[in-house]
Amino acid sequence: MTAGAAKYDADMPTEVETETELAAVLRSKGLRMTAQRQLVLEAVRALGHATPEQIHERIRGQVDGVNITTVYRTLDLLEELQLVSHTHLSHGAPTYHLAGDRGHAHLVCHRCGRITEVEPTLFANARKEVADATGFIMDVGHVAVFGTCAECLEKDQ
Amino acid sequence: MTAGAAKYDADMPTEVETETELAAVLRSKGLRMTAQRQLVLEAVRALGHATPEQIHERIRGQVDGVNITTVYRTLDLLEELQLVSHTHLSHGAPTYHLAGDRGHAHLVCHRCGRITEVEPTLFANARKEVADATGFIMDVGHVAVFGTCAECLEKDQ
DNA sequence: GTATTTGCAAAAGTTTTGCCCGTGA
DNA sequence: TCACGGGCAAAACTTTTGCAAATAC
Repeated sequence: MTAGAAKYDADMPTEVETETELAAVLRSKGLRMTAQRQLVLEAVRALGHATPEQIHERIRGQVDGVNITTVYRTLDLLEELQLVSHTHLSHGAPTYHLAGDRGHAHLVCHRCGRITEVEPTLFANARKEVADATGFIMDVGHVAVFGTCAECLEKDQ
Repeated sequence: MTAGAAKYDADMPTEVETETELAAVLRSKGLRMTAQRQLVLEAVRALGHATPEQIHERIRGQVDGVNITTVYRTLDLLEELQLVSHTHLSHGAPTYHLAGDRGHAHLVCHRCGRITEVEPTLFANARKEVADATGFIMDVGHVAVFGTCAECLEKDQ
């Protein structure tokens, strides 16, 4: 683990960086770096967006004996540290993703359940209009838009 | 309740109309009109958007002995009949609202949890852009946008 | 060494299911 | 009449909590 090698490339939030960041953030709060915390963060990154259940599943395939309780607790912690955040997609199951990952809004098809990711720039206009109208600042990486996807629309006709 | 007085004001989807519609839709499927079904639909309309729990709570204040199980089953049925639909706002709790009620998108503040309703016209642009880009048709009455409300932003600074 | 974390088990909360009786058409 | 619906109780899940043992620092 080559920690401390971050230097000045602040414009490149890579995988290595996230791991280093985890250690740094934890240490700055007097918290401890553990294998479980690394595994959960790594799983969130690898899966893109996933439920606690799915995260647990993935980790179980890697090492043995990480409890689901720990996954829940760790996700809460990572969210508090603003390393991950969660969205409620589809059927009440919360899905977690990297907090820095502002790369997508979620389109959830209520017919087939498929999740499509789109560039948040599509919502730039709406974001501005909403801000002007209400002062509410949309977190575009945390949008769940429901509707019907192209394929289901076709099937429908 | 003066039902049956609907006459010809078809441009006025009022409370009376919904009740009539319920009876009609049920009958057309060979299903039965019951007090419970009326009560649940009425509660959904009255509350705007509410969880099964809240709906049950309201009904309990009106009549006695309507079971929470029945509320769940009836909401499922009403959704199938396309009289109501549900959204997942905030913390995994599904909230139900009238299906015809396309009058609002939901802004959910992840700090204070408050839900602000805004005109869907604010998303007209995004809707078009998303449709053009992906073919996905946004259900604007079923949007949950997460972010930070004006008050919490102020408090933050 | 010691405070933080984890695992385990049990609790708590929410939603679903099975079964039998009540009721609407 | 008699199939549909509702109430009740219990099951099935998901998420949280308490506590003792393990572990990072």
